[in-house]
Amino acid sequence: MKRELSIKETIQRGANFFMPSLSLDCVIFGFHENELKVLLLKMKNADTWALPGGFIYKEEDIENAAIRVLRERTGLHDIFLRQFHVFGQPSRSEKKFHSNLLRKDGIKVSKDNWILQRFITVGYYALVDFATVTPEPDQSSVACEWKDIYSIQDLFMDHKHILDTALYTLRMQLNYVPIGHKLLPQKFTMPELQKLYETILGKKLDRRNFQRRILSFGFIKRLKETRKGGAHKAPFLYSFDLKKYKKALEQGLQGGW
Amino acid sequence: MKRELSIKETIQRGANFFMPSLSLDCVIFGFHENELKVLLLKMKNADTWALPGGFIYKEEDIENAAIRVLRERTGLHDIFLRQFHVFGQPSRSEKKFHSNLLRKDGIKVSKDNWILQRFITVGYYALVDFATVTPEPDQSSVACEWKDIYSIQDLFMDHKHILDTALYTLRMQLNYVPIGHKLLPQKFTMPELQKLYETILGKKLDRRNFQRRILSFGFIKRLKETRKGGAHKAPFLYSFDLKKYKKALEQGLQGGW
DNA sequence: TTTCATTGCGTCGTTATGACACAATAATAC
DNA sequence: GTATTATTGTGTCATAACGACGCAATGAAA
Repeated sequence: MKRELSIKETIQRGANFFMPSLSLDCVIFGFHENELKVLLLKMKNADTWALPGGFIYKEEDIENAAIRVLRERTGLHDIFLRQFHVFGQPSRSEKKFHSNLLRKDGIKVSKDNWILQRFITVGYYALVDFATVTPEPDQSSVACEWKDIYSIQDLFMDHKHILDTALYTLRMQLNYVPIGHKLLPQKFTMPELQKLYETILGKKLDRRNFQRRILSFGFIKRLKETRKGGAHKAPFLYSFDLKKYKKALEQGLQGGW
Repeated sequence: MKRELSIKETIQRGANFFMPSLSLDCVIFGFHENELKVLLLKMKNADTWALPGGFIYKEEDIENAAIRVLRERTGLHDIFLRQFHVFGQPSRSEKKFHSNLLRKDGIKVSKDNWILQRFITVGYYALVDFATVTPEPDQSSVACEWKDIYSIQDLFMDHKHILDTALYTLRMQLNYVPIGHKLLPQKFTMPELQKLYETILGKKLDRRNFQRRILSFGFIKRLKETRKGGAHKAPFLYSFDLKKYKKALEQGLQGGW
């Protein structure tokens, strides 16, 4: 396992060990307090937030590079992730952007430095259990925080577009991807699961019909415990029957939402 | 518009105007005689077939590069295409492959030539009207032909894997993508449309229930003509109401298949 | 002990779905 | 020119799924 490189090292010698013109960005989804959240980095010397990203070593599988970035930002080793799109418009790489940021950081970059090339970026989205994540900024950022999906206005470069595309993809793949198991803790309540679906879909669902339908799939089992402490009636806890869940997702859950 | 380059030019000077380490491959779907087909190239000096592909100019949008490749292979200018995956395993670029092929073609390549780098390839799938396509081989191939999806065993490098991924993606996006309008001629019969769905899904559907459901969406209108010439009762012709079709696809067609 | 929002469990009418029957039709065989 | 045959157009029927809603049970707070 390689240690994280300093910015200076990356700028000066990156061309030697990174793939040229290629980067990746991660949209890391989490679910907390009934909100769908994304892990963002606050950039040094700029009033902008950005998606966690990185470069790919010359002999590294892109997927592994994504796993590496995910590990560095969240501390997690076993993460569900899916590549969802490549962003390849020439206009997305504005040289001014980077050289200005780096100058503010006291780093001089020559005009032909590899970091100022045109970059293609591969987008990955990840589904993680909010509670187990320890957000960790990288070398070029001063903070790493969860942000509510619906509160995000602008991001660095084309990252807002990347985020929107990730969300669109997630919606389209809803019936093929283990959102419930990956975004919720082991034990969860029915209202929590429903809220998760509602925030991803961006619309309200009927409480009773949702429960009937989700249970009819047969991969969710009710436990004998309830979640006490809420302000009202204690809801039952549920958990996934992972074998059945996986099998159902392979075919795709039947029906729309 | 740039003319197609010769192989020699590409090898010798490609590094000057192409993005390094980046290529694209196209899975071009067509529908003919009740079979879902893909456009393949038979490679020079090798008993293999490959997907049409190409490189990306340094200032070119990847999407445009895909459009360019599609135009060169099919003669079509207005094509529906979707980027579906990036293939980035280091093992997919085997140097032997290319240098052997090129040697057989009488072209010598030095060990550090850019064409022997590791390559990442962006996969696009396209939906085209079979009847309007004029298959055209490229510089490195001797033939360009339609092949039945279900008859394809092996392909060049990892192209079979790319093809399988495209097909999987198409299935998953079935309710969001205008397969009918793009793969069929303007006027088509109900059995033709049904066969299209059946071959993509890889399973049989009930004739009468299919018709009821597809018509209930409301974006297919029956014409007053029938398709004569078949061995039996002449079926009605239908065509799409494109406005309604587009609108329905934006939401995703409701229900599964 | 009462209040109140939430949860668990149901009902009811409508719509969608899967399985199937039967008549109409166009080319072909006789 | 008539019969044959495979295919298409239309409809039925029982069942399952779906959307909208009612109401009692619960647990914390008033």
